[in-house]
Amino acid sequence: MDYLKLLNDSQRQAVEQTDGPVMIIAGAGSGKTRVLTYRIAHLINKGVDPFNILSLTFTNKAAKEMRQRIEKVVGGEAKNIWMGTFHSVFARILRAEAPKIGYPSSFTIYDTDDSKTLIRNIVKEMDLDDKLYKPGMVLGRISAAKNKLISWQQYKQDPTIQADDEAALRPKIGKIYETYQNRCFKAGAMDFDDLLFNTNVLFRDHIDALNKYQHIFKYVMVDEYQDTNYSQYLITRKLAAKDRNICVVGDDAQSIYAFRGADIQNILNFERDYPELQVFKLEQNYRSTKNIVHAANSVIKNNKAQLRKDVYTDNEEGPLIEVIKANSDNEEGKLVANSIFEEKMNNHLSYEDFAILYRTNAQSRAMEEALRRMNIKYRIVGGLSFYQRKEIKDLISYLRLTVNHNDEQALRRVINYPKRGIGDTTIEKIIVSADESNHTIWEVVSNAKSFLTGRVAAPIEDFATKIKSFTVIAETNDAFEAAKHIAKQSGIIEDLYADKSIEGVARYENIQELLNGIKEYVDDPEKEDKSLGAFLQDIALVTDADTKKDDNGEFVTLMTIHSAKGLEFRNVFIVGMEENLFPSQMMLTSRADLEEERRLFYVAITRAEKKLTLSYATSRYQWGNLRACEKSRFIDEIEPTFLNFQYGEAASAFDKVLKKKSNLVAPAPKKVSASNYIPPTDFVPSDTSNLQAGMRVEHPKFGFGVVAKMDTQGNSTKAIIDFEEAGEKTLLLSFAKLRIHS
DNA sequence: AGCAAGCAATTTTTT
DNA sequence: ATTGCTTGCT
Repeated sequence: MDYLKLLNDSQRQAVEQTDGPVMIIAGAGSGKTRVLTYRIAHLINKGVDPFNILSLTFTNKAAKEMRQRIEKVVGGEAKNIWMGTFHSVFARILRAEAPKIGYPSSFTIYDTDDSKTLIRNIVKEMDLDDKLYKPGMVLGRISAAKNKLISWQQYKQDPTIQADDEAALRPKIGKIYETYQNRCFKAGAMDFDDLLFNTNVLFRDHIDALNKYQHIFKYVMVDEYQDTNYSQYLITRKLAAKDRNICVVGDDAQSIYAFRGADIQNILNFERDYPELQVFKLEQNYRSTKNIVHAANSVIKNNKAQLRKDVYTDNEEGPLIEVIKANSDNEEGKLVANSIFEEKMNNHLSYEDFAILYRTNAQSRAMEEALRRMNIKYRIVGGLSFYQRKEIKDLISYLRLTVNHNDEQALRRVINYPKRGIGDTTIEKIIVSADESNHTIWEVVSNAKSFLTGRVAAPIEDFATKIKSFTVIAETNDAFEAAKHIAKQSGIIEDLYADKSIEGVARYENIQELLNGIKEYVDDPEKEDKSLGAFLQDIALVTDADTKKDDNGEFVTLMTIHSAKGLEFRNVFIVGMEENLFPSQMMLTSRADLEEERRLFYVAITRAEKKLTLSYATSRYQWGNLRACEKSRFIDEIEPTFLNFQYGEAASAFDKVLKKKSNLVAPAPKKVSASNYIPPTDFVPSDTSNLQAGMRVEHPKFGFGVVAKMDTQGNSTKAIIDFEEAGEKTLLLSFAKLRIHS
């Protein structure tokens, strides 16, 4: 196969420049994946051993697809390439090297839920205000620090960080970070960020290990380079230091993960690190129509952050971009579903050609309802994944505990599930004993009689014995046999089987599905290690976006814009084009945030091949009550010549119907609640530091009210407010959004 | 210790 | 609207 003939000039140059540092700036739809795959194939054809190639992608799915495409060119050898996400590749390496840095090889990977629960526990144990130290927020701070390779020791010493935390009235975050890290270490657990952080530690403190992997990875490639963080940047720099054969591919216009620590600076660092760098620009878009490409360009032009390319296309002009206006989120769903149906019929398309993209997962519900009503089949990517369901997490926790007895989060979860009479008080006692006697929690649990008095000790030891017996089984059996045994002997199967409710049956079926999944894993000839430990590591890093569904039939795809990155669809609908939703309210505080939001919009637009539709609603339900909405500024940033506004007759007809309906029903709501109040869209909270009793205020949810009393305790100030409609509420000033009207 | 009812918070995006 | 958490009762 002569793949070089399938490439344009700049693409081919990028493929043929196999040695030395290379940066490929790839505009949206410019054939980036094609270049990457052929470049790797080219390396192999030139005689490079696939075992010496490391290719880092953003998702597991991207890795899988790329491997398949390379296989088509070079054959089975492609299996030997080191390919995967940063997290999965370095988890694999850490698994081999963990003892060097003091972790067991069987270390657990904590997911975000585990991390948050642990933080919640720590905050409680430290007697801190859980309103102030919210797990998500604290984890965010810790995560940001780790991505910059700031250890807890450095965190606590850094005056700037400390000043920031104190200014935010959260001075104890450093201490929480310390405790969190120690607890993870004792539990033999790493969170997502630790996988990268500890890889850096490994390469920093163990030159032999670094040398070994430098030697293995003679060629390093990084996709989506604009979305890497400092921690990732440093790993690649260290690995490539010896041979300097590193190739990164990225597009600054598509950087949408700054909130997670991604740093455009990495691109600049790259130029500095490798002065002999060769840069290739891919600027021709092969994916989209002229209208779509031009519209996207007109949007991104609004960003101050400078662009280095000029994306163009030779494709047809195509239809204009449709803009749909709806009166409510439900109507938006209806109009979109209708439009999909008509478009499919008129152009003889498949539902596979359509995607609905939204900013937040919560928006999927209205779309789903409308599609279901029209009998249009759909598939949701992302959202809560299979592995986040309670029953699945329960069984997984047993599996984790079997492999790693110190896994604190897993132990807490299942020590009393199914019920064995070990209550919260007892669990607290166990933790305290472990702390005081300097033993691990597992040591206390497995010798409960020497630590705890009374009859609580017996069931605890029984539990420990059971887990130990599971470990024996797991050591001599594959993951499937072990999991089957554990599911039965733990009592989970029995417990769920007893529940005959609809949800109970569904839970039971989910457990079966998990077991089937493990069976599939064990039967997969490409998986070398069939142990329970290997399986657990595999699933810890799998996202819902990666799990393949049984794709028998045609489905419309629904997902967030973030998960749509790297994908393309013939027809794309971007819904919820409203101020405070997209751009998100949280992103309006700084220019940098707004620009990231705009890049997100750019990514969304450029997913479309032939036709793009934008929609917005003038009102929308949020937290159970109605809010007024306003058209997104982003719509106005597209040059009007590319747009076709649809709200002529169709929408006004709906208006009439709605008005008529509301007159007929005269819906004076029965319950007088906060829901009558629709906040103005321009609501901006006032500075409340001087708030006093007697002042009149407005709250985005509760409406108007008068401050009855102020209550200051230590650092936190509460206001007791008498709302006209919602009644009396006590609000924490540091959080409440209030507008003062006096 | 275990359960049910009532209440508050939640929603930005993901490995 | 949903979910998990606290509270109070058995």
